[in-house]
Amino acid sequence: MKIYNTLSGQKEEFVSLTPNVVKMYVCGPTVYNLIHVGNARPAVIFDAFRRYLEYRGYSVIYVQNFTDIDDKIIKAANLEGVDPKVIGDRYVAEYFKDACALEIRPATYHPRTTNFIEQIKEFILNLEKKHFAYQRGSDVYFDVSAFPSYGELSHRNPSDMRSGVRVEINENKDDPLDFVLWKGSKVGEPKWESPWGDGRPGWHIECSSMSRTLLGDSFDIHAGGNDLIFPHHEDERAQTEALTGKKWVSYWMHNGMISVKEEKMSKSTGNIFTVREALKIYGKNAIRMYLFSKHYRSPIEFSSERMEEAKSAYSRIARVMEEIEKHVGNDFHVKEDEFIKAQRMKMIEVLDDDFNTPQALSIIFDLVKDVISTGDTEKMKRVKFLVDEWNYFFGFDFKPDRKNIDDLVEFDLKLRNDARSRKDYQQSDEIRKKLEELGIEVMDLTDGTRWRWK
RNA sequence: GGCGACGUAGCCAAGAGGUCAAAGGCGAGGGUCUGCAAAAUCCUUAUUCAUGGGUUCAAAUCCCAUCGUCGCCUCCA
Repeated sequence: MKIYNTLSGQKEEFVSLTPNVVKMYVCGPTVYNLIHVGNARPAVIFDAFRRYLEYRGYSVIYVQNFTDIDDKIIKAANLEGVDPKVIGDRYVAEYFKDACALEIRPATYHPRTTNFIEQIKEFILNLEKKHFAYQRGSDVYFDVSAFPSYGELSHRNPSDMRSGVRVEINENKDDPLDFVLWKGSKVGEPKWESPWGDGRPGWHIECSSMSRTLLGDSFDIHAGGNDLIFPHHEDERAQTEALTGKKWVSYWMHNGMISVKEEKMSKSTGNIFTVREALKIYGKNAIRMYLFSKHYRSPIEFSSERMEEAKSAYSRIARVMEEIEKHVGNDFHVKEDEFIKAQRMKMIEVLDDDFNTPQALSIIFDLVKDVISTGDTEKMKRVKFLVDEWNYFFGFDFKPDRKNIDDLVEFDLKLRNDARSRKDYQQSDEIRKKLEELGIEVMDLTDGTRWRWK
């Protein structure tokens, strides 16, 4: 299997640190409001990739964090006059609602920053001992100059960055590239006791500390949006490798951004489309199809045209799957013949190549193309078998949406009552009998007709 | 200004030296089917891969330049 590694800038053969086990850390959302479609991309893609790894025989330890202490959370809390924890708890819960609706599987661990304060403090303390950190007032900073390979991940040159650096507001730092590990508390902010005075963790330290606690000093894959490469991941890497002296992450995977009208979808620009809205309008299958239909590293445009297109593409597969089920049912055995092996090999070949989901989808479209019209039930079974097998990582739901069943029953009852008013009791009784067969009990009361499930 | 990515049919999108006169999806047009509609199905829709040079027996794929778009350099998935 090959994975594009941001660190080397090329595709590399994937070899896990421990045979058959993959340890993976994905940067999760800062919980101060509902997640948007841009946030959903890494969540869906890397969860699907993790499932693919499982499909390929790995057991995967998957960590996705929540940043539940940060300026925006504090701001939101102050605005509402509640404790930041209330905001964090609320939006963690909301996140799970969206993730679940998107068919994203929960991670093995979902650590939250505020539960790791002790580990974070210890981390910083050890950096200080090793002279990678210095204190200014109640703040503690990481000394970038002490870490020679700083800039390697984001392919930047520290001295270039210093010369092009924007006006630095913080006079405390020795070097504009240095970043904060621990922030001294200000009035009205949540704080924790520490050797440097009351304060809270800086942004980058949490991922280092939590991943180290849960996955160890070194692990296989670190993933997130490519807007995190610098400074977030660069800084995480610096502080972690400075502390342990070991190579931290083997493979860095970064997804491309989602844009709206040629501008990045971002909470700060405000051009966001929440997952909740998207779910309501297009449904989870269309969203997943949309995300899989372009390679995860490329930027992707979000628009109603794209979403409708994805929805149509999804429906094409779903319809065929439904049709096959009508022909051959659900309960059948398929012999693993050459056809199945060949198709499976094709699928593995493209997904093993840096998770090429667009190509993977084209294999399904090819399979689905004319199975029904040929009337070949053996072929239908094999196609369904394969698509179901691959659905382990695609996570589509091919079951038709039956939410409108109430309306459907009401409509049947209307037809029946039309028949009754014509005194066409043969017709009306036939409808009632059919509904009864389907488990629906019809009752003609003096004030109208009612129905209920038997 | 620095760094990086990208530019493939009406639209979306794979392909990364020969098997490419370039997958797949959406859309559009035509045929079959059909009481009508939908679905399904068949056919058509890039002699060409932003532009200009170069390397090579061979380039959409490698190199250089130009134009254009996006991202990062500040919080961001």
